Amino acid sequence: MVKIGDVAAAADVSVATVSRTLNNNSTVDPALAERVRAAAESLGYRPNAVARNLRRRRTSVWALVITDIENPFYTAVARGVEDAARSNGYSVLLCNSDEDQEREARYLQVAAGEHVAGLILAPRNASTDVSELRAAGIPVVVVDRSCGAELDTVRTKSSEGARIATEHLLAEGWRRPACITGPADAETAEARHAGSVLAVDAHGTDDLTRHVSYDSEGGRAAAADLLDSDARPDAFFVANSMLALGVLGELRRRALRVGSDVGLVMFDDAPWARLLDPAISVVSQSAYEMGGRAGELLLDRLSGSGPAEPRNEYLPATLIVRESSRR
Amino acid sequence: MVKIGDVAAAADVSVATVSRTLNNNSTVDPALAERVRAAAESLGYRPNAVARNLRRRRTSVWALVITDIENPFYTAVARGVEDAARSNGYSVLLCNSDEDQEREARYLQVAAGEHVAGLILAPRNASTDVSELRAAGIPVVVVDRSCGAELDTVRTKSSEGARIATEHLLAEGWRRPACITGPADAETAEARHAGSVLAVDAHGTDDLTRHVSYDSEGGRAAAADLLDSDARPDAFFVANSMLALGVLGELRRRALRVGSDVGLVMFDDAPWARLLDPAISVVSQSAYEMGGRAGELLLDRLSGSGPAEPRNEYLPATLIVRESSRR
DNA sequence: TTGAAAGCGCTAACAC
DNA sequence: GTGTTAGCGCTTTCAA
Repeated sequence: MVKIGDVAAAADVSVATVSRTLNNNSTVDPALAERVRAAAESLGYRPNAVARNLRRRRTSVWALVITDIENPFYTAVARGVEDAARSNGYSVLLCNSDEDQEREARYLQVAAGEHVAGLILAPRNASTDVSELRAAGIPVVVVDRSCGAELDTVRTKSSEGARIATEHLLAEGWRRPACITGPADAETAEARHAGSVLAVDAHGTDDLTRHVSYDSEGGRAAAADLLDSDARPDAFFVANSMLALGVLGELRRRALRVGSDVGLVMFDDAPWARLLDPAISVVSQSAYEMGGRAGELLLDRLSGSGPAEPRNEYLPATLIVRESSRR
Repeated sequence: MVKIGDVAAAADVSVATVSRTLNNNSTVDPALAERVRAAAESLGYRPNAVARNLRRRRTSVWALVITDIENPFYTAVARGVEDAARSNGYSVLLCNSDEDQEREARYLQVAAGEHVAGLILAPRNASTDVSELRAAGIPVVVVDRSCGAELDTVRTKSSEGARIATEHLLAEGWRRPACITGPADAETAEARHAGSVLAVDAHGTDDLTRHVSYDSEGGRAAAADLLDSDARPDAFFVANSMLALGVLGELRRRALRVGSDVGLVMFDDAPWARLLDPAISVVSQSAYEMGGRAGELLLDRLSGSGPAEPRNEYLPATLIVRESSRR
């Protein structure tokens, strides 16, 4: 391994000069700078980022803590974050918490220990503890859900999206829409439930809700349970695309045709939604943009710009009516 | 920030003893160890991983360089890698190259500079240069595609999968299957093309192939082009699920029904494949397992176990016949 | 403008 | 079994 001293010797200057030129800091004599660059080049010198990080007491990596990269929503968020990071010289550490409080806590510790420059977090719930990060001076921005602490947050207008979707179902003439949503203590799950209930209440129909884990098996089980119950729904508002995968599978198994036998709207405009026949009506949220925006907020904190008080932003949720919600 | 010296002072021992107990290295007197732990706990001590990394001259992070985390295949690979990493005390740095040679090279440099413990790479093509990593003693394992260098590699039997899928199409009575695949210089694209051609040649029909970028727009364009051409195909073998999204969209736009008007098999068992009506026949590959296996190979290198020569492994590609390929 | 030198916080010889 | 101490490779005062 060739180190800074080797370059200095080859260029016949001090290590300080090498450091300065390579970081194009203060003014270095152009002639010397040229010698340094040539020496570095010919020796194949690569600065050791670990040493630099230690000395500078900061790194150029962000940690991204989400529940599951296989959830297409978070996949897009991650891509948005990564693009923002890369174009500003940062790399991103990917952490899947799997909605597991303990694993999430461990990742937060790792992030603190690694002295990441910043952290973007989709917290398990409001009880997620980021105090250690804060104490270490590591800025954190929250996405998708919110966190107890006073932090920059960017979310989708989940409740509103759910309300509009359910109202739409009702307006189309479906009489008994059910809400299939995530765990009651997951903020998005509850917000979408609340929005849906708002519409249902206004309409004077029953609240048919199932809270299940945010995956396709959860969706399948909820759909089966609802369809076998006495209070059988005739339409579904499904709180995300993974749940919908299970719901649609179960409907298909029962030969129930969406858009005629039952109505359906799901949250998240998955790429396959318009491919199904009938095409699935969705509430679309801007996942990639959410990641990008979180990156921007983080950059603001990193550069010290931005307001003192935490920013709380909402991205729109847009109903896209296709066929599955029509009668 | 509380550091190791503070803990040592509080426990009235030397920093060496603190280090030893916290790394449960050599034997430390249980009583002292207890004092150290108590002190560390009460001071809220968190070891500085950066300092440790510098001193140990190795880190506990892996870099994962793929083309695009939004490609569901790589999403699953990433999850497999992350799980393997986490359960062995490593974190993973996520790098999207977007099939861009230059961006890939930059990420390899970052990985080298950060002194990652190891790297898992889906290379742009065989010309990807990992010599700097090798020189730095960083083990790299290659996934999905291969790399010029002599490296551990884990791939899917792409060619065989493609051949079987195309043979199946032919056996079902489709007369003119076309192959829609990725860029000619992407190894998987070429392997799947080659496999498909093998079947087509044996059957004595024309080779109808389109090389396009590995995304849904590429698939859409290729399908449109083929359907408008003089040599109109009556079936499609599509080399991955992102391409298939575009192909299926185009078919739908033209009101062409899969499984009756045209036959179709796609590579990758996307979660939505069985939801379409008719359900899509697929060649399934084990993406999650590929990531996990890559992790295992990397761990072997890291621990020095494993054979001296590079391992070259293939995971099976399995045809799952559903409805889209039937007449 | 340049160089000497003091650390960043930790681990691992080495000595006791 | 425990402590002292010399670095890991770099950046950054501080002097010159």
